[in-house]
Amino acid sequence: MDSPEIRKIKANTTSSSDSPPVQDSPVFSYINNLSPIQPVKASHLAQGFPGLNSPPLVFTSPRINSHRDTSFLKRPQYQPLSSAEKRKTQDEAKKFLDGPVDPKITQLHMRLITDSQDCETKIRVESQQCSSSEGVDEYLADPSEVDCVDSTQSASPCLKQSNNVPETFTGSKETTLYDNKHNTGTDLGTEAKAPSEQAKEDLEGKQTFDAKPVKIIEQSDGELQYDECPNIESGLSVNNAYKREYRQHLHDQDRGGKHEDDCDHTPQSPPGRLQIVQVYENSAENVGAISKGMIGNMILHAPKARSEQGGMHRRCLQFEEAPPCATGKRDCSLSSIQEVNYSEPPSGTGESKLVKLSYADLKATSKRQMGTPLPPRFGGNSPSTVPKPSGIGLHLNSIVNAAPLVRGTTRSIKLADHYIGVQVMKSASVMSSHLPDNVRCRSISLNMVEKDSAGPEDRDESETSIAASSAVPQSPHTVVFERHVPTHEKRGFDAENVDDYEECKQSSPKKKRKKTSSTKDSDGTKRCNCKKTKCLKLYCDCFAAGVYCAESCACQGCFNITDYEDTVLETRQHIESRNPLAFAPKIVQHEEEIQFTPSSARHKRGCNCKKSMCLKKYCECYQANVGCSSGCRCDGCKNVYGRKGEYIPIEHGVGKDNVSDKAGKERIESTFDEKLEMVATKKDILSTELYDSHNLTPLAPSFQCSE
DNA sequence: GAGTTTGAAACT
DNA sequence: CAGTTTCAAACTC
Repeated sequence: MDSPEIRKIKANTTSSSDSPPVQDSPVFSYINNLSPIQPVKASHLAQGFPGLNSPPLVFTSPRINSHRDTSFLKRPQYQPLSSAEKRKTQDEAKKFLDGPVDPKITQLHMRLITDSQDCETKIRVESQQCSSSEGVDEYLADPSEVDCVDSTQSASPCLKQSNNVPETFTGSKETTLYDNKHNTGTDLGTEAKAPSEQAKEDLEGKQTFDAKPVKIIEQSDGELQYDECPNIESGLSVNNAYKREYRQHLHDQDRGGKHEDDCDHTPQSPPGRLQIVQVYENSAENVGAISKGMIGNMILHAPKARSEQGGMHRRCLQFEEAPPCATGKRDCSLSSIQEVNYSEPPSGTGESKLVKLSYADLKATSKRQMGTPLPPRFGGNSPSTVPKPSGIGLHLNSIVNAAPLVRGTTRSIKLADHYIGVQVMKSASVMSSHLPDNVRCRSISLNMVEKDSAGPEDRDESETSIAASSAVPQSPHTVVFERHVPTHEKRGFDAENVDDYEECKQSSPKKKRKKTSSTKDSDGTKRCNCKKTKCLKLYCDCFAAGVYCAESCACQGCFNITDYEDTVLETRQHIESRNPLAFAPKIVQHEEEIQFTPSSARHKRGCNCKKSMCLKKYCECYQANVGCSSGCRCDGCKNVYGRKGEYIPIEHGVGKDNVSDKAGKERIESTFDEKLEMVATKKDILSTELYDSHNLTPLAPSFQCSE
């Protein structure tokens, strides 16, 4: 009664790691005899894909072959180096934190972040695979490419850990959300008993909040098992090395014109997002190959393989993501994770799922997708400040219209994932090829949500992430570090540029863009030149402005980068603990005089100039183009924007007729300056507004209304 | 580009 | 809170 495939699957699910290889099993031999299909190798993963309609392609996928290809596994050039060094540098950063920060915790946290991106990466890979013109079936048939949770082929370090407990995985089937929901008689769902949704919620809730990564395993009897990934640190330590190695591998192969078989299928699988980078380059055609027919295939053949991925999918999304920037100066901003709760379409079970997304990521993504520079501000207390997601759930339901999915898309969620992934990549293909891979990947998450709700029928390439991010509620009390430099200006994250973390760290300022006399980029964003503070003190303009250092910064030993997001945030908190207004906007504007804008703006703390007479940029007031105020302690103030204690609103200042005396002339001059400044400032404001409207980002904190 | 000046930030 | 030191930007040559 069972088809050979089913039997094969069953054989797989009942085998244990202690058992002889599946290939040696009687069942497998039997299957081999029956089927003309030559399995490349009896990967349990392939077995995890029981689709009766699976084309032979499934079994002959070169991907599977490549999976076995360990030619690029030599990791000589990368070695333990990166993680060790990173740890070291992180320790260094800790020295800058005299606050009550537990270095261990931080370090672990960072590693967790690093790990999470691997997992998330995998998710993206699966999306990418869907878009591949190779066909969905192949992809589906080779879950190893995406299955972070696989017990024997795990690419994720934490999952590798799980190999230490093979019993846990043996004979078990890892569950996914959609797995149970979309079980049909044609897939493995008939074999897997759907556990109670509540049980899943419980377990996954644990995943969500536990520090340790966990995996949910559905035993063959339908029972859920919760398993922690032990010793995640060790696994993570080497992971970055793998990443870079793999990136190099991709790069090398890329140059050789090979794409299809690049995907990592090895146990030391490098991050899939690297693969996605690669695919992006061809995404246009890949996407073009996607048709509803293919989607249909996905429906038909997305059984267990997908379900196994799904568990990881979810798990990975629950991690904070902090993709390691090969350059050290990461291109993406991420402060933390937004927990996203999106509901299944009406056609589904109604179960609500939790996915964690980084709002900053989303925002960054949207900005990139807009093809406009990312504003460097994280906003201080700006009203437009993006909130630092602190575990507050972001209900995408409130963002997206819950358009019903068409009946028949029974696997809507997962299918949508695929489809969305494709769409996103298509969008991404239009974007700059220099977009960091992690950003592209993140956009999948976002688009996934929105497009999910949009339904498969009317999905388009709209940049939904923009709407989503713009819809995120913002808190004026939270601050978030954002990326500093426009994506296109930063070093790309393509495979060509991925393996230069060390280089970046070690590069001298000379290697960076030649420093000019100005501390601003051509686009007006600040850049620093810190040498001793590692950009973790207010001496650093970038840090003080609440932005990550840019690629164009000439700082040395910079920690003000997304790689050290935690360090940055901790340092920031420490500074704020001493001075809550340390990151508050320095320039405030009196509300009642806002119509006269520039002239009414003042430096909040005032300056303390002694020699410059507030006529040079040493003076913070002057530098901010605002006049000095009574709060200033300057000596001999001659601030052209307004001297201390003599601020007079423009319209009250002078008239044509009262310029008879010297004071009046001086005032006129002063007012003229102010008017000039006002014009200039209005222009700046306008440009800022435009900038923000394009990028949906916070305004610069340097010019805000006071409370 | 090197050296100096300056004032904010950090420290004591 | 005041004095001192450190720091990086601004400035000068």
